[in-house]
Amino acid sequence: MAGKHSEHFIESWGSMGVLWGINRSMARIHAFLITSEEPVDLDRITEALQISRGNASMCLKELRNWGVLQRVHVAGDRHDYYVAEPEAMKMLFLIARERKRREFDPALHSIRLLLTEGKTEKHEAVHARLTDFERLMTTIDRILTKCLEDEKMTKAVLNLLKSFIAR
Amino acid sequence: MAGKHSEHFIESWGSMGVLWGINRSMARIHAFLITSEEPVDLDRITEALQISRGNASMCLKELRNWGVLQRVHVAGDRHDYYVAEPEAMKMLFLIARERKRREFDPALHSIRLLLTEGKTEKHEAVHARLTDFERLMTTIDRILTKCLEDEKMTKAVLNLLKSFIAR
DNA sequence: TTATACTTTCAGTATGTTCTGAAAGGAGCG
DNA sequence: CGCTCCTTTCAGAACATACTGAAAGTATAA
Repeated sequence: MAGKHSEHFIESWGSMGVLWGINRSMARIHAFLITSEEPVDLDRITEALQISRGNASMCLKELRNWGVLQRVHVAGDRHDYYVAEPEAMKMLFLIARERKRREFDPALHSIRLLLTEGKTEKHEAVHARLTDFERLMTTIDRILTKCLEDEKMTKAVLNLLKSFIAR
Repeated sequence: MAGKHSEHFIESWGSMGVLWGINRSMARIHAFLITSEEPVDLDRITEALQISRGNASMCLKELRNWGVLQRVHVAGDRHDYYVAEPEAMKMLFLIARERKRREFDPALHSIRLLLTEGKTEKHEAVHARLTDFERLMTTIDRILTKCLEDEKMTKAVLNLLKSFIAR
C-alpha cells in the first residue's frame, strides 16, 4: 500500500478528477503513478487502489489516450508496466492540449455551425452577438493552437507572460 | 418555440455543457438566453426548453453563480427576467475565471498540501517531481491570476499573444 | 498445438447526477 | 390579514456514469 500521505494525495487528486472531466478512478491511477518511483503493472494498481482489474484496464487505456502516461515493456516479463509522464511541464502541456481538443474545439465548431446554417432566422442583435463570440473564439483558437504547437512554444509563451506580469 | 436553427444550437450547446462541467439543462438555458433578443422569464424558459420549473430555477441560480447571466427586474411586473451577459469578451472572461476557481485552484492546493504534509514519506525522485509540478503550477497560477484580474488585463494579454504568434 | 499468463471486453449492478412536480416560501396587492 | 402570483426547495424518480468480475481475447512459452 502506498504511504499514508500519498494515499491522501491520491484520494484528493481522485476527487478533483471529476472537476476536470475524468472519472475518479482515472485520476487516482494517475496520482498513484505520479507518486510511484518506478513503473507499475496492472496487478499493483488493482492492489494499491482496491479497484477491479477491468476498471484499471479501461482507465489506463483512457489515460494513454490523454497522453499522460506510457506503457513500458520489460524484456522477459509478460506484464505491461505503466509510467506517468515524469516532466511536469510535459504533463501539463499534454493535459492542456487534450482539453482544448475535447472542450474548446467542439464549442467553436458549434458556434460556426450555427452561424453558417441558421443565419436567416436571427434577430440582428443576436446575430451580431454570435458573430462577436465566434470572432473572439477564433482569435483564442489561433493563440491556443500556436501556444500548444509544441512544448518549446509553450515554454516560450510562459516566459513571455512571466515577463509581462512582472512589469 | 425558438427558431429551428436556434434549437439545434441550443441542443448542441447543451450536449457540450457536460464537457465543460455543467449539466445539460444549464447549458441549454444559457444557449437559449444567448440567442434571445430580450430578457426572458422562468415561464418562457420552461415552455421553450420543455423542462420543469424546479430544474429551470436551480439552473438559473447556478448560472448566476457562474456570473454569465443577470437577473433583471421590470417595474410593475412580478416576474424575474434573465439576460445572458451580452459581451462575448466579458462572457468568456467570466467563464475562464470561474473555471480557474473551480478546477485549477483546488488542484494546486492539493499539490501544496501533499508537499507540506507528506514530505518525509517520499522517495527523492518523486519529491523532486512533485516540487517541479508545484513550481510550474504556481507560475501558471500567478500568470492566470494576473490575466484574469480584470477584463482590461485579459484584453491586453490577448493582444500581446496575438502579436507574439503573428511573428 | 496447448497451456498459461496477462489484458480487455462485456453485461449487469451500483452509485451519482439530473430532473420532476408538489409543497413550501416569499413578496406584493387589496 | 388573506389572497394571489411567482420562485425555490425538496424527496423521490429517472437517467447516466462508473465499476465489477466473469468471459473472451491475446501473446508467450513449452
